[in-house]
Amino acid sequence: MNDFSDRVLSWFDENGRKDLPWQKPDAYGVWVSEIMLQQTQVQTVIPYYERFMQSFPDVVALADADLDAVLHRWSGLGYYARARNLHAAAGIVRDKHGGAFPSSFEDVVALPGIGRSTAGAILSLAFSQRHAILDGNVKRVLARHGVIEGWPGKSAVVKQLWQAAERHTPSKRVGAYTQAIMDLGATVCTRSNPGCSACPVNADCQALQHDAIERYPGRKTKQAKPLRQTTMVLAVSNDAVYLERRPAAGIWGGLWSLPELTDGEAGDWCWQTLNSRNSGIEPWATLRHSFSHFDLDIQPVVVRVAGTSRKVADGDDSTWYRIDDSPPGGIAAPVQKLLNTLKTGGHVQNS
DNA sequence: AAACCGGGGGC
DNA sequence: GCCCCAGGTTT
Repeated sequence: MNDFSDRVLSWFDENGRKDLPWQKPDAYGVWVSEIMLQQTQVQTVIPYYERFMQSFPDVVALADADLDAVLHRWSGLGYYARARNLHAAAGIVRDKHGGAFPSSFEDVVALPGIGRSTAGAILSLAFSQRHAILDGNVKRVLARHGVIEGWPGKSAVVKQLWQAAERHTPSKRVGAYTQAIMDLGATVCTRSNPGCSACPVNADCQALQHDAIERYPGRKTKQAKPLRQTTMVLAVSNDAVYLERRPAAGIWGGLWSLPELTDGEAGDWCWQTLNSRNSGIEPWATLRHSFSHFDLDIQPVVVRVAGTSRKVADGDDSTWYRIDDSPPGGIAAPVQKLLNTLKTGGHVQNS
């Protein structure tokens, strides 16, 4: 029986893609592509990658660019935190590594946005150093082949997967192997309807032998989502609503939102925050918003602000937003919904 | 609608 | 070191 990596490499020589734009011994290009591929499929990434590399042909060009220009080039790929990390890391490479992408594992994994797997991918692909990788595709291949039980989010499970990854990683042709094992997971050992008959390691795939492919990798045991509650104030003065910018970190980071009331009541809030009396308080029906980890019940309360208190707001972090104007920035979906309701005047009142 | 995704960060 | 988070896409 051939070694695992030999079979994967032979399969790759026959079936793998070897002419992708980032498949060159250029660490910078490999890095950019790996970050893009963390979140997006190959076909989508290619045009973004080409444009990105034209705008920022090397790591110093990226470091010297304005973050806005980088985000603009990233626009459409989503997960903008990764573009911010890419830009920050480029600055570190320029300032701390003399503009040359580092080639030691410790230096690479220390860069923002690069963890163990991405560092392994870059170093094996660009520098032919023997490092294992463990992205979602590889996790699936290894969990099935070795019947590694449990959900890969659990540290005990991911530890076993890393051990298998290290064990299978060859010393020769390690860059080709990295590409090969990712391709295998992406095109053959797929989440649903895997092509086991075409798989180079089907002969000793434990899950296949037990006819239990669909059991691996293990799923997260889903638990009831917690329910949280908040009150959002729609402070209305003439045709404007008071908005606040949320802190950069956390939910809806940096987006504009309505002020939230954790305790106390809306009339006091109006007096304390806006130095204004109110001429009416009107609760609306609760609005439920679902996140991946919890549900949020929003209790909207409209507060009619008596007189004008415009001088209180209108800074970087708060503003009176005239509801017919274009918004001051990004607005979280449920907040937008409430603003639309306010604009059209229709709503269901609470009893 | 639910599963999935690598790294960051809080504890 | 463990667990959860954000903010998306794929199924």
